[in-house]
Amino acid sequence: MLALGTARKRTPGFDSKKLHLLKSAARVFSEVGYDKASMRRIAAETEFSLAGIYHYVDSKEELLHWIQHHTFDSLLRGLNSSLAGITEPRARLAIAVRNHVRHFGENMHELKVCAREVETLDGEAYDAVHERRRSYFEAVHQLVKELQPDQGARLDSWLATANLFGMINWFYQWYDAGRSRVSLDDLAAQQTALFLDGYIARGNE
Amino acid sequence: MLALGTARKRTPGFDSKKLHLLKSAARVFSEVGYDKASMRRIAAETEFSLAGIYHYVDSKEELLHWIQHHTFDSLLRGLNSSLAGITEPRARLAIAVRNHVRHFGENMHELKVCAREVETLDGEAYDAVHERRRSYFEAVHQLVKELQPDQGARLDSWLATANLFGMINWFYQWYDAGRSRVSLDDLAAQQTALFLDGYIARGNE
DNA sequence: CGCTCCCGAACGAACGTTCGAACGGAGACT
DNA sequence: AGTCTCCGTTCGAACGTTCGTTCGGGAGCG
Repeated sequence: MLALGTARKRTPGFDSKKLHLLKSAARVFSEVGYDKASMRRIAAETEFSLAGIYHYVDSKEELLHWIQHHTFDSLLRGLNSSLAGITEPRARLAIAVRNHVRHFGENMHELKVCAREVETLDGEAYDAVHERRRSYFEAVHQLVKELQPDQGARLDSWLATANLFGMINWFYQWYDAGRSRVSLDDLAAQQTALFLDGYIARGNE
Repeated sequence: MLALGTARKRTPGFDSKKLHLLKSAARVFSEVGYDKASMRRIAAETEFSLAGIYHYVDSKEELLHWIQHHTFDSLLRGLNSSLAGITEPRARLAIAVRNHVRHFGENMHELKVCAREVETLDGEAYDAVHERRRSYFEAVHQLVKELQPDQGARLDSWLATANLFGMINWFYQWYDAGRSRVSLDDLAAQQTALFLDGYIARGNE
């Protein structure tokens, strides 16, 4: 878990208030976008005043940075712990997809912010998030490579992984939590099947 | 083609100047995002002054609206004309993907803006673009359904189409025109193969 | 003159951030 | 126990900047 506070002394409740602030900020960012989201609006949707926010974070950028940083961290930790003990390559990939999709279900706003605002930060903040994003991508890429360790490359594994991420990241564009016919687990299963065996699957030629 | 002017009399060259303005605006929007892109910066990257822009468009929103409107229009017209005379379902889908990816290659900035700023407009402007986007999606969805007209639904055709769009839309996130190892046509071919037959394809069980 | 085209200068609004003052609980000292 | 003093916490008000847009007028041409 990320440390929220610094070395200074804090009143008990500081961390939970900061968390609430970050959750609210993620919701506002995901609803109207980072640039359109004003600190005044974030303040209005929390119990804080505008100036009060700056007791918990130094800047608006820090809000975004923390959200992205924590989200990729959590995705990667979830992946590693879900994979423990599973060895069959297809099953491992299925678990990775389900981990990602479930994570989306539980942290919809954060994932949306991560997907949409990848290029918003710059400098050190960007580098730090980029490194974590790369780690997560590389972990999934590894699973894809293990699917056909021997066979010559009919399809490029890096390209295939990028396209897999396209599938599982794009759906924040159309998925509406309350209104969907399919459950998130069903969705993950269909995406896994589509990636592994294609829409046609075996049968006709 | 979309009509650029109104009924009023225009100096010859009006349309080409407006087109240049819209192209430049698309580039700026795609580089820094719609909200961060200021009219002053768009002015600086064209031969216009800040106030001069408003001789060609009424507002910043109109710039975005026109870009999106025209892009979806062009995508759909390209698709229909490319499909003419082709009947084999797999070939038809391959053509759709190639049309989309090629279009991206030729109008990178516009496509990026369409993908990233789908929810930026609202009201009538949103509805108009949304309708065109829906038409384009439906056209591709139809091609997907034709792939297995008889067979019961192993995979939901709507979901599969949405995921296909995920693949082919997401790649603006990672594709770098100059630096890529694969050509756009190769990319389209791999994406088609991945969608139709999956990463594993037939061979092992 | 009339009309399209173009622009420097300015306007009001909204933005992220800062400042100084006030509040309130905890520990120290008498 | 009382009271004093820190210091974490809160916030109204303001600052300087940047934004999209407008205005009034000038240049060039028919």
